[in-house]
Amino acid sequence: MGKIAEVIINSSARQVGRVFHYIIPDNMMNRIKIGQLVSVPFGKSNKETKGFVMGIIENSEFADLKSIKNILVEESLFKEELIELAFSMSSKYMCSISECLRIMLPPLGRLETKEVLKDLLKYKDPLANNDIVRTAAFEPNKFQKQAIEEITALINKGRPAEVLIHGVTGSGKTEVYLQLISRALDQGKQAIALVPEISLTPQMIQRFVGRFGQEVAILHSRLSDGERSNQWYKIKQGMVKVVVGARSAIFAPFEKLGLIIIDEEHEHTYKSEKTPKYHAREVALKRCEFENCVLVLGSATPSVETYHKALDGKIDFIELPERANSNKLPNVEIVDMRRELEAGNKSIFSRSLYKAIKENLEYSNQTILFLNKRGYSSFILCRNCGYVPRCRYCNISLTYHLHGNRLVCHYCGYTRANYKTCPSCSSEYIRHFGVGTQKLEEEVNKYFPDASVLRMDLDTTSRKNSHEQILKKFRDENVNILIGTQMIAKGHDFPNVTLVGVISADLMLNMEDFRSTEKTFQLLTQVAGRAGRAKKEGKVVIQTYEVDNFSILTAKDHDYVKFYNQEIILRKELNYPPFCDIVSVLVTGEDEVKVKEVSGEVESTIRRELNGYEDGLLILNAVPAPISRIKNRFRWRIIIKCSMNDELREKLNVMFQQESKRVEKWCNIGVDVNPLSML
DNA sequence: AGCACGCCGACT
DNA sequence: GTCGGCGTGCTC
Repeated sequence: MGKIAEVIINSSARQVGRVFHYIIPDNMMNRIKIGQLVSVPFGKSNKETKGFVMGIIENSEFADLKSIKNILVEESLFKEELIELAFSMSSKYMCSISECLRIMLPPLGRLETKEVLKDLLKYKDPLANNDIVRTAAFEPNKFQKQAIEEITALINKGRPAEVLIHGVTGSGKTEVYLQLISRALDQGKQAIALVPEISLTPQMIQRFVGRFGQEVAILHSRLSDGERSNQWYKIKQGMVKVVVGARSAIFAPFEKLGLIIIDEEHEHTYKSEKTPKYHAREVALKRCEFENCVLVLGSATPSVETYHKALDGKIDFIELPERANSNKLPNVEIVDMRRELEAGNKSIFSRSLYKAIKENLEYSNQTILFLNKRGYSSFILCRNCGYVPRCRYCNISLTYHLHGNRLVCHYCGYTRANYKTCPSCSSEYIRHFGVGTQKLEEEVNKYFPDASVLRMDLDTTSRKNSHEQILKKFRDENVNILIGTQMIAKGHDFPNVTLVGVISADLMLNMEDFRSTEKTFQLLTQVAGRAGRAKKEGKVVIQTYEVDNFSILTAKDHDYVKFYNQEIILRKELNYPPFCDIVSVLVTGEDEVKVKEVSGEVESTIRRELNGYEDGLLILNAVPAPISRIKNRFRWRIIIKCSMNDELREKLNVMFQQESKRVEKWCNIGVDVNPLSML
């Protein structure tokens, strides 16, 4: 009796997202390995299909088994811990196993054709033309030293562990990471460091490469497929020991992983927007469990969820309360914009900010102006009839862009010429309102005609490396003013910046999301951290209409703990995470009537299936999503608040599978477990 | 996702 | 009679 292989078919269809049994032919018996890519006959027509070998067993309860046709890649692509991780993700995020397996790999084609090996021999190394300057470790201060010793002890123990490092801006977290990685390498283990994509700057890369040289692989979103495959293979072969990368680097195929670091752990970029909608922090924790390694989370403004766990004693907690360079935190001033209007100041600069910029220009110090809104203005409005132009495919207002005098939808990219007269009432009094970065640039030029100005937002950074070029120019040429959206908020060190102006804190506060206060606090703290990084003292001016909001007040005092203590009360009262899990069920389709009808049916099914299930379960009515239409598809949503466990997860998985199948002709059902954005 | 099976309307 | 519409259900 020949042995039998458990195979996962390479298809995203939920229906086939389970193990299928195949006979291992005699001639393959001693070649078959767990984690291999094979081809198998599948379905009525025995179509040759790719599949992953997940296990090898003696017997099967199924009759009439078919045989494996071919081994496509001889080498195992997954070690067992990663297979285990894929299964757990598939269940947690309610998606197919093959989708979870595939995000762990570079494109399959290149692996099959062994392109990777050829590339390796050429050593197409993206770091090759960097002049590597090796740097030695710094002498840590007493807090850094304590953190390093404590966590090293955990690494040496070789048991799963999770640690939060809450370190104020400039407390030297990166140095702690670097020394911890060194310790892990000393133990013969490997390490993964995740950073938000936006912080994956040349400076950041230099620090890692400077310390670990050729032993580092860098994974970022701008790698080509070939480069990605190449890096993956180098990691797999043990040619590198450290990976620095964005979200998906969490799947780096190391043999003996000892340490995972997640810098800026509160960042929302760690949550994938695409299926599988995983959160790298949660996946990292699971991976640590399976591989007995240590997870280190670092942030100056930890997510409410993580800090709550730390206070509860569920994870280890280390504080770095001092700035490593002993610079003072900047002085923050809040300006009430209502008073400005009362005083007859209709410009977008408060008197205070204007004065501060003027002074900064006199002393040749640099200024950063932060505005979390790109484009020229927020929206267009007819003053005569109140008409607001909206996207014809998404139900959101169009944004005016100075370039080309066009209206642009920031969700789908739809663009059209600006209106000369109101399409509704033909009035000529159709004007733009609100301020975006483009308009801000214009105002800066008007009020400070002698200042040199740079703007950095999605519209000025679309070309490769434009990011770095703008920042380099700002630093090296001592440009007076940098205008930007949230992409300027983090990771950059500008010794000559002494003033940060937040043009409007209200934009962030008024998002339709229970996390908007948290996001506001984090962003304000981050931008404030850009002021006074070196010897010079910094100043921050925050303009707002909501001067009493606690996230603004606590950001002014750099007081995370005070912010947390107020926020956690609200979360508890309103039963939001970390006190519950949220499952967002999104029904989308082109036929509005059908979408509404189906979402009602799905809601009924959920209520019926979960009837009498547990206390604390709350199923909200199906309603149109805050953005009720995107790319011509209508969107309705059902929110389930619950306390997730294996039984409930299984029940929901089965239910969504059946419902998706039932309605697939008219609608798509998308599930997001613990979404970060409720739009 | 595919693909086959199967049960009703309009055609040489 | 039978060609082909797409609802339903299965894939080791």
